[in-house]
Order: sequence, then structure tokens, then C-alpha cells
Amino acid sequence: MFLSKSCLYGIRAAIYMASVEGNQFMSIRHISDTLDISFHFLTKILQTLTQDGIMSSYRGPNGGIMLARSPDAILLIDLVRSIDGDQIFTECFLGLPNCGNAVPCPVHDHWATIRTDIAQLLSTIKLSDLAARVNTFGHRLSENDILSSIKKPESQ
Amino acid sequence: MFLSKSCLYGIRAAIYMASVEGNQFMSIRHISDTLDISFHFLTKILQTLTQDGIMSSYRGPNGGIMLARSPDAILLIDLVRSIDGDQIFTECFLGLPNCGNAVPCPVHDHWATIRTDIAQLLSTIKLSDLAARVNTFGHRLSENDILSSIKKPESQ
DNA sequence: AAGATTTAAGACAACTTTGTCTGCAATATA
DNA sequence: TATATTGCAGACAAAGTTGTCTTAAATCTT
Ligand code: SF4
Ligand code: SF4
Repeated sequence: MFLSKSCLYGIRAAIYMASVEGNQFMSIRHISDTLDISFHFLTKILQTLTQDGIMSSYRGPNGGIMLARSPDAILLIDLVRSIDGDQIFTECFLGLPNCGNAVPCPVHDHWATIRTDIAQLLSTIKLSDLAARVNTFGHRLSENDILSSIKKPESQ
Repeated sequence: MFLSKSCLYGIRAAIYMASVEGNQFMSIRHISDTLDISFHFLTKILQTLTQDGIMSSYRGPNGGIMLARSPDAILLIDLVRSIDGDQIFTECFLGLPNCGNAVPCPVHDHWATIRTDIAQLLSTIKLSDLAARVNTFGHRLSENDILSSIKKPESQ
């Protein structure tokens, strides 16, 4: 897995938050129930995003969490950097000990290019793009198929 | 980390084996001592490579392990596939549940391209390329700087 | 002020990966 | 045959990630 589960959960939550009308505080419990993600685990992940200024939270009744800025001002790479760090955009491929980069191994430059491509890709994807796709095509965010929760084939 | 530690260890061991003159059985103990890798852990990894026909082993005195074919007939991707599986070359990026690929998310195609690039890259690198680099430039395979083990700064 | 609701924080458990240890099987040598 | 050397196999431990639970702090409602 290139991204950690924490990161995937955070991204799914962000997509969901961006996919509903109006940017209001929404309880983490609601999100975790809807997306079928562990509440406390998701709480920690969203805390990270809040601390990094991507989301903002409010305690108490009718409190919750919401996107700190417009979904088209949040890039996929922002979420990934916040949760997984940007180590994945800088780390080496073979991890030869004491490799000072001075004499690169044969994969070094190619890998650097690929890393850049990945960062580039994630920088071009806005949260709004992902949310739009979810809304338009009914993409799944949970096993339970919440967004189009009409036709879930039950028994028989 | 894109590759697991097991995979990195296996690759380092393979590079070392390819970097010494003559392809003879070499004891795993020697390799693990030289590269400063856990003996039993390395044993398991090399077992996998042996089972996949990339290396061959022999028990008993003067036994050990050796490359099953010439280092220029072993590709980096062979080692990776054997140890980490080829899941990393096929798995999705966002992992949205129930995503049937029919309606791809915005990263899908780009990620597929990048995955292909990675597989392509690993397919072009021969073990002999890596070993040559080690020999020529004295690249490090262990923290202890074995290949040029002359000048390791001791106390003072 | 009291109680309910909600995020924040941290302890703890389950699971996965990584690393260690013990015994076994095969082989060579004597 | 006895002994030493080596890979094979599996149990076990340590560490990291993932997931659960309890308590505290903030805020609203009454
Ligand atoms: S040359 Fe680059 S990719 Fe290769 S081991 Fe060194 S830092 Fe890693
Ligand atoms: S569209 Fe592709 S990358 Fe996106 S969630 Fe589905 S399988 Fe994964």
C-alpha cells in the first residue's frame, strides 16, 4: 500500500465532507458511521488534519468538523502530506546504507522522477474533483454504499 | 517505504552475491555477517528466492546459497516480485470500497501509468548493473562499510 | 448550575511486520 | 558411524500500525 490506511480514511472522510451541500460542522460520529470507519481512529486522523489547518473543529452540541477552506482549495497532496508526511515524496528506493547520494545507484534518478510524477499528480487533484466524481457517478465511499443507499441488494 | 524491509534485504544480499568473483555457494551466515542483517531473517528471505528459482541452495559443509543464473539474467523486478509479490504493481491508489473500476476516480489512470513506469524501471535494471555499481564505486551495502573496510573511523 | 453533546487526549488491545531463538534435515568429512 | 556444518522450518518476541475504550475539556441547552 502506497498510502497508509490512516491516510485513506482521512481522504475518504474529506471526500464525503466535500460531497455534501453546504460547509457546516458535521459530527465525526456521523462521518464514521456513514463511512463505516472506526470513530476514535477517524477522530485522531481528523485531529491531525485540524492541527494542520486543513479542517476546523468545534466542540459541544451541534459542533463537529468541517473543511477549513473550499474543496477546490484543498489538494490531494495536502491531505497526504498532513497524514502520511512527505517522507514518501523524498525517500530513496533501495535504501542502501550510507548511500550519500554522491554516487547514485542505477535506480536513483529514475525513482526521483517517478516520485516527482506522483507528487505532481497529487498536486493536480483537488478535493472538489474527487467529491464531484463521487456525486456524479455515485462512487462508493463505504462498503455499505451510503450515497446511493437505495438499492442495496438484501436477501433475495 | 515502497519496498518492504525484507525486499531491501533480499536485494542487498543479491547485489553482494553478484558482486563477488565466481558464482559459488556462499553461506548465509557469511552474507548476514557481512551485510549486518539478521541471519535467520535473511535465511527466510533467501528461502523465498530459492523457492522461486532465483537462487539455489545446498546444505552441509561448504554448502550455502548462490544465484541460480547469471546476474545479468536477474532483473530487479524478479527480486521484488518474488519477495513483495506483484500486488504493488497492480493495487489501486485510493482504495475506495467497492470501486469496480468501471467509473474510475480522477487518479486511477494516472496511477496506473505510474505503476507501469515503476514496473518498467525495475524491468530494465539487471542485478549485474547494481553489482557493477557497487564494485566500481564502492557503494555501501552495510552500515559497516564492508567492501572498503579499510578506513572505518574508530574511537578518536 | 446541571446535564447532554461533541472533540481532544491518551491508555490499551489486536494485528502485521520485523527480528530472534531452538530444533530438525541434509550433507561432507573423518 | 560420529561429528561438524549448513540450510529449512516453525515457535516466539519486539516493534509498528491499526483499532478500541475511557476520561477530560469545551460548549450548548435547560
Ligand atoms: S542511489 Fe538513491 S535510490 Fe539508490 S540507494 Fe542511494 S539514495 Fe537510494
Ligand atoms: S478508480 Fe482506481 S484508483 Fe480510484 S479508487 Fe477505484 S480502483 Fe482505486
